Amino acid sequence: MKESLDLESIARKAGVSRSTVSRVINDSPNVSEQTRQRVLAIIEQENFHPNAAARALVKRRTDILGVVIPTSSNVFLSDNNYYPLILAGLNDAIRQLDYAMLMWLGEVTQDDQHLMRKLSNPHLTDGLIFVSLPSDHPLYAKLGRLRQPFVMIDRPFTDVESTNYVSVDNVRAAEIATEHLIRLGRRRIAHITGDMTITDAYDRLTGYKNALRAAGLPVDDSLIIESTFNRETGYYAMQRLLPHKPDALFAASDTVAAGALQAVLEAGLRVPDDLSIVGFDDVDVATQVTPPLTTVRQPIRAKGEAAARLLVDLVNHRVSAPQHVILPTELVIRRSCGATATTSREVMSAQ
Amino acid sequence: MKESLDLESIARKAGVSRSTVSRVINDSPNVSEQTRQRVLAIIEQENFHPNAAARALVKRRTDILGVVIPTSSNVFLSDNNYYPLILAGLNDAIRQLDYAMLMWLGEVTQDDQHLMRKLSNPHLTDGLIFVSLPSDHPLYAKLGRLRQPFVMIDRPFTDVESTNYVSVDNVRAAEIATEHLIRLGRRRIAHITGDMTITDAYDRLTGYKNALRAAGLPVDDSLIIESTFNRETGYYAMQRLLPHKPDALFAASDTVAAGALQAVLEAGLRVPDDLSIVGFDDVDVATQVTPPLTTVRQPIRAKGEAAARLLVDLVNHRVSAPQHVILPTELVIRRSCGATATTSREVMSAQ
DNA sequence: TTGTACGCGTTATCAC
DNA sequence: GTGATAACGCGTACAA
Repeated sequence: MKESLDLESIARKAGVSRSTVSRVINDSPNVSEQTRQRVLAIIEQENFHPNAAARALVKRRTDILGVVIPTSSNVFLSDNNYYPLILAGLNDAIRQLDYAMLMWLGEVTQDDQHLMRKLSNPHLTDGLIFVSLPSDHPLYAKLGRLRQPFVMIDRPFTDVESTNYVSVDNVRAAEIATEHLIRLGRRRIAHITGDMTITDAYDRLTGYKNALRAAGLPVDDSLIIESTFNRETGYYAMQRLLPHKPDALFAASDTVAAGALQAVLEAGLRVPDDLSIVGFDDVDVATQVTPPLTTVRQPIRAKGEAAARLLVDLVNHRVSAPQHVILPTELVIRRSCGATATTSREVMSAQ
Repeated sequence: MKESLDLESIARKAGVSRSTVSRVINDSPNVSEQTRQRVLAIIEQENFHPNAAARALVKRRTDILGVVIPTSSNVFLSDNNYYPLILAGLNDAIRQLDYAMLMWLGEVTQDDQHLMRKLSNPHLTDGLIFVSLPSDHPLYAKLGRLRQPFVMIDRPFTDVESTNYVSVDNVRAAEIATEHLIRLGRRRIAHITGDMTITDAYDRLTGYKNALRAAGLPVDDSLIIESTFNRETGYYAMQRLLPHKPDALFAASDTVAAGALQAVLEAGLRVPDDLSIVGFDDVDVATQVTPPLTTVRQPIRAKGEAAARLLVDLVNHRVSAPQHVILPTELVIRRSCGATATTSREVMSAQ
């Protein structure tokens, strides 16, 4: 590990001034081609890297975006590839826009003041992206004091209008999923929710109720069970649901649906004959279970990409806050709902 | 977004000098309790954050560790939670050690000089962690010129002795898995490898062959198929294997095993009656398939944690390179191999 | 215990 | 086209 070089030493070796080297590095047009080549050669030969800190100090930019995924490890690590997909989308866009990505994963407790300060340090990142920030999260209260622009993935609980966010129309998507079950003749449609501190879960429940009411069906509380977006809770939720004889299930996510499906099959019932199932997300698990799940596909990766692009636009004042981006969803018909293949696809696009 | 504050302005408001504020921030003991409290109050009130760039410039440290996962999105996103688990381990340790984590995800092509330079910029991160860096990766050649300490997760292909890495003893673990199948009376044991540009795959193949030879069994090339650590290729590999009538399979990962299992069942064979299966990793999918997989459990999350700790020790010169950390593995017996439950567990620990 | 002064490596604003 | 020079905000001797 040789001692690190600086512009000055490169300049000396190239027989020019520090400023010229700086110009070369920053692709300034005001450098003769000959000088440029000479300087570039030395930079390569010496394996020189400009000091990011010094640059950030004067430019007042780090070219780093912070990504906060405050989800408990359980959810992040479950058989659900929702978060990896979000991450991939964020990563692709961030890289393409020539930024770097600083990641803050896992739960942050109120007491962890140290981490909280670090995370919100406006000199470390140019902007922040929050993925599924629950309403009861300690960071939620701090949002107002944040000294840097931020974008949320998923609709926020409060200050909806004034906050930048990227999401899908969960209410409408859930309506469509539920309407689909109703149209198949189902009358006792159950719903297993996701984590209700996340708006996605809240909105899907709303959509489910809307659809029932619109069809003149009763909203039966014994057919609604709260869960937490994972397979295991989906399994147990369904076990509690079965005594109430549902003939269909709309699950808040595919993972939940997969758990529920297992419970149904273990109870000796047939899917879709005795009970139809519709999930949400269209992640891997949807096609890995038998029968494969009819589900609401949402563009997960695109949500990440859109959030990153929006944040960069905000950072560079190309757009002004607040901005709301709503991406389209699509009902994908597979075997778990019992619809014929000819109905193969119902498309919805919101916004 | 108010204009940002600096030490000076805080100092003025507190009626002290800039250095005193700096001392308070850095927990220097040479500050009277009274002054400290007054300064802290103002910092809180003004929502002041020290400028990370200025600090990094003078301390010559960013307190940021870089994590490079050059895996193609396919593998990162598959139903395999190997990478999320590694990530969680890294994240936990890095956070606990009070560093931040800069993530570089996905493939980096040779031509992407810009990204390559950024990634290896020693002023952006204090050290680097490479997760499963394939031998044919463009970064591999650059490792020697790197101006910052780095740790690899998984044994490197070359310069093994001089490189810092964290891994398990894949050779021995694969031997144990294969020996287990031999002990169960299997004689035509097939192997589906992982991506052979990753040493894990290479070493597991070696261990498989070792065990066969030690038992006096032939190494039959028609029973060995190369794959890429995912479900789909496992499925197709098994389809090609079946005509050769194997009576057992040792798969390089649980995901591969899950794909192979599906192919076996679809061919009308029974597992473990007609064919025993042993996987590797012990990730979620191992217990989600039927029958659940006998597999070599490796401490994935702990690998991440160990790598982060090692890197921090290297950065702070608490240990000197090269360092090799080998974590223990364990054969977990489930139903896919046909062993009785009483054999329930064979433990191995390497190093 | 507190304050002063210098340097960290870069970009930007001038001159030439 | 090129070179000098003043910030940028902080840590840290050193002095008081």
